[in-house]
Amino acid sequence: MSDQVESRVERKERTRQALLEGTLTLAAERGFAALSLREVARSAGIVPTAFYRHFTSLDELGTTLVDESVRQLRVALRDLRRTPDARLAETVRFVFTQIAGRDALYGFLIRERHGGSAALRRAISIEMQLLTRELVVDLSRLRALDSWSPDDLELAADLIVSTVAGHIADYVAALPRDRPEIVERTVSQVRLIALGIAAWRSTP
Amino acid sequence: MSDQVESRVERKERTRQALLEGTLTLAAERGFAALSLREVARSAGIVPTAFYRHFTSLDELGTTLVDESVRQLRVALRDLRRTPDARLAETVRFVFTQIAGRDALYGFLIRERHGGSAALRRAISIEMQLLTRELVVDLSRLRALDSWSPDDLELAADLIVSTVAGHIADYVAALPRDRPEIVERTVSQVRLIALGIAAWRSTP
DNA sequence: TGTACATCAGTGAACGCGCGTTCACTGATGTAC
DNA sequence: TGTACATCAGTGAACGCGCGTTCACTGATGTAC
Repeated sequence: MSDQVESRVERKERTRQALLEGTLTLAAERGFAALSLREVARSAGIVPTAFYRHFTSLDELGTTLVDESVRQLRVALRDLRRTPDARLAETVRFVFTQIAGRDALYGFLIRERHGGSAALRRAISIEMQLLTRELVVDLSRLRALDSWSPDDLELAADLIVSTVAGHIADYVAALPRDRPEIVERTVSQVRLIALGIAAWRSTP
Repeated sequence: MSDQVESRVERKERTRQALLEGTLTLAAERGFAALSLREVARSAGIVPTAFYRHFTSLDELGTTLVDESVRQLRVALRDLRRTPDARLAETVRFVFTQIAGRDALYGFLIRERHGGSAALRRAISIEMQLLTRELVVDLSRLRALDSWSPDDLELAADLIVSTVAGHIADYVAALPRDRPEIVERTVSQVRLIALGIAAWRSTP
């Protein structure tokens, strides 16, 4: 029982994580906007007033969740990019494996993208633009797209990101047995888009 | 002043519409889940208890809004289908003109698609499946796709519907001056998908 | 190592407020004769 | 047309409840000497 000694800082961090986790669980059922500070505190096993030791408001907790989930995804994608010859299908499948263990976090992101407070919506929209821009860079490295204009690249990247994002929404809401089908459907659709990209040059 | 005489039925209908409109306006700011029965009643100029003369609960009002918005869109698309040679670009532009005057209604639909109560989510998801199925029928009439399997048709229809739906979300949230750009971007992306569809046959 | 003091995560009482829902009601509109 | 009665959308008081936030507090952990 070496962990019986726990510093004050460690305890505080544990409560903080309990607040974040509890919020994700509760928000999965009814949406973040419908939550109260009191029930979030209750879910973490603390009294309402102790909430203020960790966040100044529920909204601050919400933006923390957005930051954290996006940061995680971006780090994961950066790792993927180190594998230089990753094909599109692999990339898509990889994204879903990243999501698999973190349903609640990514579900939160998808839901609050349109449904949440103005502050949350803005935060998420900015992050998704950054993500698209990174994909633009990736696409521009492909030899086949050498001669594309930045606008065209951005168009294609945007389509891919929003297609994958849309299926993530279905994925986190689906039963485990339906999930592989969603992944394969996404792969097929991205492949369809890739074919369109290849054919794009021949039209004005 | 011929409308100074107004029947009891007409009055009731007017209040009902005020409740629906008020809910759309309020939900646009903070999401449907965050609304209270009392503020919705207030927005329609009635006392809270009079709300129950029109709906048994806020959730019932919500599903009414879903039904109504989807019904409108479907009627509009059916009209479009009567124009036999409509091209994809025209269809997409038409969908946006339908949405233009009804921001709040379609915004509600997009937001509650993932964010709302379980009942609302289910209602919207069913409607979107129906919409996709109608598009499958449309696509199957195209000579170029004659030999496609039902699964492939469904895949393509699903991709188109979710792409357009995603941009509707941006459209209703955008300032009027940014809207034409969103429409053209959607048209381009659907065109990209169409090119992919055309190329699909040549791959296994 | 022991003592005296500081820090601070979490407590619990209290507040005023808006909530959903009940209930008996009002009074204008509608209907039967 | 006039009268007597029925309907029913909207009213207003009342209820118990959970809310966010304030405040003074407790007591274990951490630090200085």
